[in-house]
Amino acid sequence: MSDLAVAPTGPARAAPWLHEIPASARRDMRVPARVYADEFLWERIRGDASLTQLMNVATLPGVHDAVYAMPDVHEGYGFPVGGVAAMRVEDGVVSPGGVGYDINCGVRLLVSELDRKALGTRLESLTHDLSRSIPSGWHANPELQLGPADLDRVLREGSAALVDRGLATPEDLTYTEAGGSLAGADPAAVSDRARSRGHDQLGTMGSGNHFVEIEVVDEILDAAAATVFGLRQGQVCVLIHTGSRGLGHQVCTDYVRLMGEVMPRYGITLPDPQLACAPIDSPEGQRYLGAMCAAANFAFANRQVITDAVRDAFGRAFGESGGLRLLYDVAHNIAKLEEHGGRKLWVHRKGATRAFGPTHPETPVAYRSAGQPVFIPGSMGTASYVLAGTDAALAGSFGSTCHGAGRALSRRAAKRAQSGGEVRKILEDQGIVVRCPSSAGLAEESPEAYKDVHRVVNVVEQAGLARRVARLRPVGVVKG
DNA sequence: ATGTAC
Repeated sequence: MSDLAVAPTGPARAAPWLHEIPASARRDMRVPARVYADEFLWERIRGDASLTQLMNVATLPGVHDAVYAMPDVHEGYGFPVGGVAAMRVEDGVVSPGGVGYDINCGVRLLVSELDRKALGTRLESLTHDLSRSIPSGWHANPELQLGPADLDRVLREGSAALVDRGLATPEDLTYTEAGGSLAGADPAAVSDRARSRGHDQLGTMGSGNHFVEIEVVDEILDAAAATVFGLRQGQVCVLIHTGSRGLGHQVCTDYVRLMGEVMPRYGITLPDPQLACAPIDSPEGQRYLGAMCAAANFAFANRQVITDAVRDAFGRAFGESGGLRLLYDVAHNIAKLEEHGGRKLWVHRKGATRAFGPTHPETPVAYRSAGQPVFIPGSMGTASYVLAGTDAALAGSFGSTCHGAGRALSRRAAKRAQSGGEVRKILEDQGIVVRCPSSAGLAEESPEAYKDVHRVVNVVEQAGLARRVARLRPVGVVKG
């Protein structure tokens, strides 16, 4: 797609960080495709498969206004990672590929009352304890095997199902997107195979780019917003990144297959079969949305059970839990029913984070003067960012921002570039404690395999899609 | 991302 010209009119002229492919660029596009990127990132994106994928998304029936790519965009299954598309409820479709295989992959940040100095010599043992007490990789959770009724409740209620078990507090729910509980969940739409893959995976981290990291607040970038979020320099935090594990993966597999089969019945033709979809108001569309919400609830609950394990580990290290408070939990792989410009839309965000501003009713009351918190994990061993959503993001990207640094090298290319042992040494030389049994996993997640998170975050800030609040620095890394 | 192939 390198032969495509950037549109000479519209936002592309007014804003150097926004590039527009007009709908007229291809016969099958219904709306323009807009990409947030600086010149450096745009030069890489404009010839990349992810841009073709974004233009493919712009052909979907009922797609509203425009489709967007964030500066961390890269190729995904059908729909690019870092993509946003809003589908009208009346005539739109829902596409499992537009949510991704890891339904409600997301990030939460726990904030302690401890200072870096209080960590002292306990960092090594605390990191080790986290790696022992949070199952990762292929491991199940031996302490939480859910029977059918218990699993049903988690699928229906998400984190709210955990309050009775003492694994969540009401305050945790307040500071989770959607209260950690999506109302549209339909446990009956989740297949037996998906249930059997998930029943022993609640409270497990998984592998790939999933992690639990001990962080220190390295720099405050917006003092007022940091105060609202309760963040101060030197403070110890824990960043948790995981999703719905095998359960969500199976839901995606099931519905990509089903929609691929029934699409001809609805007269839908696509440029890429990986974008398999069904009308929102069809039985298959409704069933997927019910299963997707159930898998999303499982993911909220998964991060909540891990939160309980982190609090226990801090308790063992410091005698009490260190006051670990949930700052916020936000999804970056999900479709949500939202109102934009008076219209009801199913907003697909895949590798994109909701970033509502101060005036949005879903922004927690305590954060109304700052905006909804957003967490941007950088590559392993580099910085992560706390951002605040803006009201301007509503018009600029259906209230969305980026989700991470974004892959620059494929997993295979990353393994060719560096060995796991080399990556481990680079991290340890920086004083970072690493617990990761998989050497190949370390190589795949090496900083070299990712774009520059600082550059990505600068783009979304310049574009007004989020404001930088604080930068975090990892001191303990736990991976699968 | 993922019992990395029903």
